[in-house]
Amino acid sequence: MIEELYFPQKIEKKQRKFWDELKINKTSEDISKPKYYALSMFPYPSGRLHMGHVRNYTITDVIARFKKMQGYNVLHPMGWDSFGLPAENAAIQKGVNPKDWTLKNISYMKEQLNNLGLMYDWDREVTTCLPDYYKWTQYLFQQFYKKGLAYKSEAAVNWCDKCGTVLANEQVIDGKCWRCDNIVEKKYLSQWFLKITDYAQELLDSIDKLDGWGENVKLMQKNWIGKSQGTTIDFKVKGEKNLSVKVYTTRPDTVYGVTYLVVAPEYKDIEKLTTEENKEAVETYRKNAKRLTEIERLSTAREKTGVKLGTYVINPFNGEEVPLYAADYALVEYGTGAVMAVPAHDERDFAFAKKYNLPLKVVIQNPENPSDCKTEAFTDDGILINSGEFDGLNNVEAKEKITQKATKEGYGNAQTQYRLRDWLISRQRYWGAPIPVVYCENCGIQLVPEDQLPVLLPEDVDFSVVGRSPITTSKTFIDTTCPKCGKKAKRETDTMDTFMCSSWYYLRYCDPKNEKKPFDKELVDKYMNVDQYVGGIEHAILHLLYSRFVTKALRDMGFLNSDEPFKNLLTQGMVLKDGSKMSKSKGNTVDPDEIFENYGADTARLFILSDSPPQRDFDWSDAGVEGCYKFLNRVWKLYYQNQNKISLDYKIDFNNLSKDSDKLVRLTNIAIKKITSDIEHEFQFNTVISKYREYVNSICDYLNVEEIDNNVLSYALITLLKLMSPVCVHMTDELYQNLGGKGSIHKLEWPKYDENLTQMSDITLVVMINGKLRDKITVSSQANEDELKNKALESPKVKDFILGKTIVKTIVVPKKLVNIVIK
RNA sequence: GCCCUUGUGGCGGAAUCGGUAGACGCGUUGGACUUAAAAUCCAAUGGGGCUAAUUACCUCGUACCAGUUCAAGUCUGGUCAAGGGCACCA
Repeated sequence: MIEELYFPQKIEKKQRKFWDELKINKTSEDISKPKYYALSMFPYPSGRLHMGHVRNYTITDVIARFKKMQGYNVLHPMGWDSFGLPAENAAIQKGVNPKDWTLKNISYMKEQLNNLGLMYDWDREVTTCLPDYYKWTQYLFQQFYKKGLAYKSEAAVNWCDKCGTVLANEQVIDGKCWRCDNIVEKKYLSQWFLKITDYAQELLDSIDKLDGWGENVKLMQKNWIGKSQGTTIDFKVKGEKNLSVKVYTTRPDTVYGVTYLVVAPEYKDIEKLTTEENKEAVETYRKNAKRLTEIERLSTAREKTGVKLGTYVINPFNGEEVPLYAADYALVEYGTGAVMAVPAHDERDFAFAKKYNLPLKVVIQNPENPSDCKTEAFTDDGILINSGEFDGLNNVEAKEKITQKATKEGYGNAQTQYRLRDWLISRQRYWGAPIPVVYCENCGIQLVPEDQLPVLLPEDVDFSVVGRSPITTSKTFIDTTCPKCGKKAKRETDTMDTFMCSSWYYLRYCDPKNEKKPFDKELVDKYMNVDQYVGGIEHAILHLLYSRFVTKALRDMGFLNSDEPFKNLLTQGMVLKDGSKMSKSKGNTVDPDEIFENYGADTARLFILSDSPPQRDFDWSDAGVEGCYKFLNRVWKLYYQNQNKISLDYKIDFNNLSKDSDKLVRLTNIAIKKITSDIEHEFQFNTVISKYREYVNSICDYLNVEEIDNNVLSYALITLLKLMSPVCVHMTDELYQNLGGKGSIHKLEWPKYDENLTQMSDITLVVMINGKLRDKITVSSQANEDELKNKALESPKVKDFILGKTIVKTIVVPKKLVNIVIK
């Protein structure tokens, strides 16, 4: 029996308990079925779910359930990206242990996820902050080290003072810390890096193979890798035998226009290149440059500054002597740290030359519109002049010829440059996976032996220290012995960037309990790649680039066969309220718990998918939630009122149906087709849900016809339940069981449609005259072109219009329209 | 500055191939039911015009300007606006 009132608070709990008993969320090991790996980006356990989580996980859940009904063996796991600074801050502010704080949050959020009715196989849960996981993060770090892909090096690194740690380049947004918006400074420190640059070319090349990724994300990654083709050229220092300055340029075609050279203030040979009388000025300039923050330094609006070094270099192409400058518009970490300056053909050089009254030499010209470059640089393509043997060549050709000459004569080379830098993974924080190395006075850097992993986080730490990592306060952690010589050694106190933990978790889900290795190759090869990955656009570079790198590196170490981790990527839009992003500071958040309590999870799921396509931003409205709740009540009532007419064993004689019944059968097939294809193509859940509503309207219309066929009604209502079951998971199962269904609706097959029935028997024919709509007439869908044309001409309205005119031609689009062109 | 994306009613958004613009919903207005309200149900809802009024009909309309076509929200060229990414990367 179906009860009169829809009461989600009661039925949702009941259904979830039922599913637990049936174990329907467990990943099937049935190898006869094709696999489908559906994955949401796992959350940081900050305390409670927010609506962004709800949207993300509902999208993936509906996909997983849909695929399961289509007969796939679905892997749909969940876990926790649980290392990170907020836990440590909570420890500092509230005096709680980061581990306790994190685990408490996990347990609360896990309950919330369950309340949302998500189909997770919790047997595969991974928690990155627990030793059974971070043991393998450490192990993988060691594999990278052994392979030469992890190294320690002194470098200028990004430092966030507020977080008290260094950051990777990818974590600096507009010169600010990605987490706290604090302005990032440069520091010289010895840190651990992963050699992502070794994979720059492959990471770039295989972007084009990622058909299931949005163009915007692919482009962002391409820009981030930032490949450029150029040439290096050696400029010998005048009067010095063994000293030269090597520049990198993408415009070798302008080399005859060089009037000075610029090196970065941090350039390695700068002291050797400075004459005695300029020493003091150069030193002052370098000190000032160091003081600038990244933001100030990178501001293109800032006036260019520099200082003369006093020495001269010789242009190998024409023997000209040009002066050498230090200027902070040259970057030490890109190219060679030195630039040849061509003020006539580069805007930056032009601005600098104007300021310091440096000469300018035009070497490229547009013959049709020659410019003397007195007011601005000419940066377009053109023909070479004043360039010796290369005069008259177009500059694109000249690039190649000039590079060839430099190579032949031994003072230059073609070179490829990337903007991508190596991934800095050291963090001066406590709550992360300790980097598993020790430093021995005799033996230097030593890996902690594998059988001693994991290197556990110490518990005896003082979180109140300022200016250093809390881990350094441990009395038991730091001092140890060298695994090689047995003498005294010190442990590394830095922990790993949490992005390291999250760059391989999707592999661990394939084999989450393995105690002998991070994962079994066979199992990973069985489930990988992730068929559908769903998450926020904010990870377009960070997490997605790191994961791609880690997958490729592990492939080369023989851990797996995949080239790419994520076959299809859906980047969902933000959840907004009143036009701006939900945030605590704005006070426009909506707590999922409240929605579950007042309306139930099915309403929340329905609403979060209903109004916008998943890729776009979604504006939360209380009225919209209310509307979805009303719709569910309406559906409930439909089943309540007709329960006596519904039978699960309906039989339909398709050849012998009344007109109305035939219509409903056709509308049912149309609904199945439309909903199936909207889910399959781009996951357009908003149109799926509008089709639910339209289809419900059609069924209600049928209930008003004279002769209701209970078999046809049953067919329609059971089909509706199945179509809605991936979204409204609790309600559909409750109704199904109350109608006498055995087991759970979620074990049923996805409904199929008959192509012949996806079209109405009568269609509306649009009649146009000169492209304007003039009449609509109902015709049989079987009518041929001539019949359509004749019907159109018979229309009284059409007759009025064509009276006294000549018909020039008639266009007939079968099953759609007739357009009559008259004069 | 360079690159990308997006511009459709009061709002969210529909509209496989160029073929009825505004599906579906929110909101609003009117009505039914009710002592009243809520809930529910019914109807109307892009602008303008015509009409005493209804049915009907005409006309304009998918950021703007042009073009291709029997036919353009959709294709081409240009302009503008918003959002995003990159940015002294030589």
